[in-house]
Parts: sequence; structure tokens; C-alpha cells
Amino acid sequence: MQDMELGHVECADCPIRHRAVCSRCETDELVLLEEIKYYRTFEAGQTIAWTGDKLDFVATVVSGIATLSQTLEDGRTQMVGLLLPSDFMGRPGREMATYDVTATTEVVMCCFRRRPFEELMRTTPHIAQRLLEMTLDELDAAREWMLLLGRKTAREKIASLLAIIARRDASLNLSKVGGSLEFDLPLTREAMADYLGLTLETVSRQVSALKREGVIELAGKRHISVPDFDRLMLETGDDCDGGMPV
Amino acid sequence: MQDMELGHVECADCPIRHRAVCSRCETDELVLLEEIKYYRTFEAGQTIAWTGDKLDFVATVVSGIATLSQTLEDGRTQMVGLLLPSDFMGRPGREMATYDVTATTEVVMCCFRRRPFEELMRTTPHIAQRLLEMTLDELDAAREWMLLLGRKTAREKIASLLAIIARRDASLNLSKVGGSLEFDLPLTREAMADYLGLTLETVSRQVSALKREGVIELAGKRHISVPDFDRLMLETGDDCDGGMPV
DNA sequence: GCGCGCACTTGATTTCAATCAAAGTCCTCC
DNA sequence: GGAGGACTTTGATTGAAATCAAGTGCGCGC
Repeated sequence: MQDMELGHVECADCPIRHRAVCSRCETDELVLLEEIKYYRTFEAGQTIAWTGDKLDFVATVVSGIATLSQTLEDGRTQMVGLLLPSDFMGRPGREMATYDVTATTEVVMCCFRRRPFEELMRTTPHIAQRLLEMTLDELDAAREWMLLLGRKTAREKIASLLAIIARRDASLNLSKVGGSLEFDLPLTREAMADYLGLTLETVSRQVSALKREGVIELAGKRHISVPDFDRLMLETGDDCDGGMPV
Repeated sequence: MQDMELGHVECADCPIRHRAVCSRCETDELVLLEEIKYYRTFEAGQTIAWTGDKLDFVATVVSGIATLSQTLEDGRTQMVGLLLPSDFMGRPGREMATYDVTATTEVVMCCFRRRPFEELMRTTPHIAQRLLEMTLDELDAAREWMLLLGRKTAREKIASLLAIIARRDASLNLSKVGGSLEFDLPLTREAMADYLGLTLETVSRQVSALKREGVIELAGKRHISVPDFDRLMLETGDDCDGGMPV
């Protein structure tokens, strides 16, 4: 039960910590959460919720990757969020899903029934504050993505996505080897395109270009290694003050 | 003191209601808020905060329009949010501004000193819940904007922006005349471009095109009237189920 | 009134990414 | 092992918006 300062709580059975829950009042909450929680598994490609569906639970991603996306009338789609392990899904106080939620890999979720969870929120003030913090983080991420979608070139978009996944992966898996980072892309070229506001052909071309120029190395289609993270960051167009991950 | 169900609270002096505050416990809060509030006026074009600045207040926009924007190293900028009257600005629990905040018109803000406001949040649980709701709304708006930035054409972007401003303006000012809506654009062509991820020339061209085709009418550069809102909505690419404003 | 500056418009050209089209690679299931 | 299909790459061409470059119109101060 370490890392309590971070506001995480380790669940009895889940391998990940639930960020939605406040550390200051953890004991009572854990007891309550244990009572209302259950697990669900979604297979790769399965739709977890369509926009407008009634969702009777909120959940934390335990493993796997899910995406949030929106679609225009004529079928153009834009991914608006990515759910990685430890991310929270669902809106206390909102019954309807606001986006299409899809499992891109097999996804295991630790679900909490909506009503009791909302009750818990009402009686445990810190939970709302914790959710507020998390939502503010999501909002920051969404706005950073707006900058990417509105102003970055295709190459910068790809580099940014790779940098984000690399950083996230490094902090979760500690897979850093020497100065290089390795990870498996959890997304198809099409999903990357939907996330970046590009076509899959453009994604493929830019990935090839980054490979050709030695910014990244590819083993197979999906396994990527980044020999020099700073070099990759240079391609993102961002301020590079963020520094190395981990 | 009507509209209490909406979670608004009417402030003694402000012409607008503060959405940040919960209606259920309004009396105590109002007393406290009165004690820690003060007004600030920013002139058109003035920067309210730069990214990274320490902000010792949170605030509600009373009048005028402010923008939130982010910038890449080489100066490309993307607006990531628009603050209209009654919108809330600032992050409880976060000292630093995450974006550049700029007044595009003269802006009057009703400010609350940070420390007492955060204290109020701690002692009044409903405030965190109210802020959570508002932040979720902002997140939805940001994600809708991601769809616009990533997948819409220039024409659709312009139509979407005009529809949003028209709808918002109609609900605030009840300026609907017959079947048509009229409003003044609060943004320059350049600001519109920054919001939509376009250049100002493209904005100008597309506005001209919509005018030429009778979708909108222009009086001067900034005064717009929309003879048929549904016609405008057709140009946005969205589902048109949202219907007429007001 | 006149000139100045700013916001905006319009035109010509270029460019980056989309689109259209055809292979190539890898994996699974017979 | 080989056929089929999903995913990916690459090439040729098109097209939408950016860029470069003049202009216009309007308000304001002198």
C-alpha cells in the first residue's frame, strides 16, 4: 500500500491501482468498492459502448487498450481519447455514453455499479475532488491534442504519438534498455490515423520516413524502438523541456 | 434567486450567475464568496495570464470574451478554449496557468482569491461536484472540437463556429428576430483561424463563400445574420438533431 | 480632409496530405 | 504447406488549404 501520496489505491485483486479513489480515506472506500465491483472482459475489436448508450457502470481499465471516438454523419471518425491501464472510464452523474468506446486489444475492466458509486461520491467528498483532478488532466490532454490536430504536420503528429506511447510505456513497464526505448504499438495504422486526423496511407508513409532516417527502428510492423528519445522529441514540434521519460 | 435547479447562484452585484457554485447550499457560500471576491477589468488584447504564470485567483467571466491558447516552439498557435460570460476560469489546486489567456474584447472578471476558494471547496463538498460537472462539459466541448480540427473541411469548420456562436448568443441575448439570428462576431479573422486550425486567408475565403451562397449575410465585417439556421447546420457536417437554438 | 494603420479580401502559386490504385507481408486456418 | 484475408507499404495523381503577394475599405488621429 505504497504511493499513498499519489492518491492511488491498490485494489485487493486488481494488478493496477485505482486512481479514482482518494488515498486519505482509503479504508472505508476500499470496503465499499469491494462490495460494488465486478470484472468484465471485452475482446479485441468489441464495442464497449455506443454514443447514447445507457451505461450502468463506471470502470478502471485493468489491462488492454480502449479508444474513445466520435463520428460525423458521413462516417469520418476522430478518436478523442485513449484509455490505457489505470485510466478511468465513465461519468458519474451521466447515464449516457458521450462517445463510442471500443476495445482495440482484449480489455479487462474493473467495473463499479453506477448507483452505489455515485452514492459513495456523495458521502465521500474526496472522491469528487479526485475525479475533478483526473478530469482536469484529461482536459489538458485533450487540449494538447487540439494543438496537435490543428497545427502540427503529419510527421510531427506521428512523432508526438510515438513519444507519448513511448513515455507512457516506459513509466509503466520500465522497459528502458540503455538509452533506447522499446515498445509495441497497440494501434493499427488506421487507428493511429483516426487519432491523428490523418489517413492510414499518410501514417504509413511518415512512419517509413522516420525509420528511413533512423529516428526509430522497426521490428515487424508494430514493434518500435527509439534509439534516441531526444531526437524523436525534436520531431514533435513541442518544447522539449519535458525531458526524458522516467 | 430563480433557476436554483440549474446549480447557478446569483451574485449580489454580478449581472451573471456563477455556475461554479452549488445551489443546494447557496446561502453559506454566498456569504463566503462575497468576502473573498473582487473585480478585475482587462482591456481588449491584454494578456490575462501566460502559460506557467502563477495565478492567485479563480474567476467567472462577467462580460467580454477571453481565449485560451497554446503555442508551438516556432510560433504556430492553436486556440483551445473560449471563455464567454458565465464561464469559469482557473484550476482549484493548480497554481500555474496551463494556457495563455487573452482578453479579445474588454473583459470583466469576478475573481475569488485562490486560498479561501480552495478552503471553501474543502468545506463545501458540493462545490467540487459542481466543478466536476463543469469540467466534464468543458471536456466534451474540447473533444467535439477535436473532431472539428481533425476531420472537418474549412467550410465545415467555419459553419460550425458560426453555429456555435449563434446558438450561444441566442440563448444569452434572445436576439432572435423572426426565423433569423443576428450577432456580432467577437473574434477577428485571425482569432477564428487560430481556433479552427486554419489561416486567416482561408477563413476569409470561406466566410465570403458562405455569404455568396446566401447561407449567411454580412453587414460590415463582423455583423452576421443567419437567415436559416438549419441551412447553416447542414454545412457543419454534424448530425443536425441538435435542432434550433433557444 | 488626409494619411496612416489595421483588419480584411482577393488572386496566383505552391505544397502537403488525400485519394486512387496496386502490390507486398504476415498470420491463421485448413 | 498453401490459400485467404487483414494489415501494411508504395506509387501516381489530385485536390484543399497554405503561402506569397497585392490590393481594398474603414476608422482614427492629426
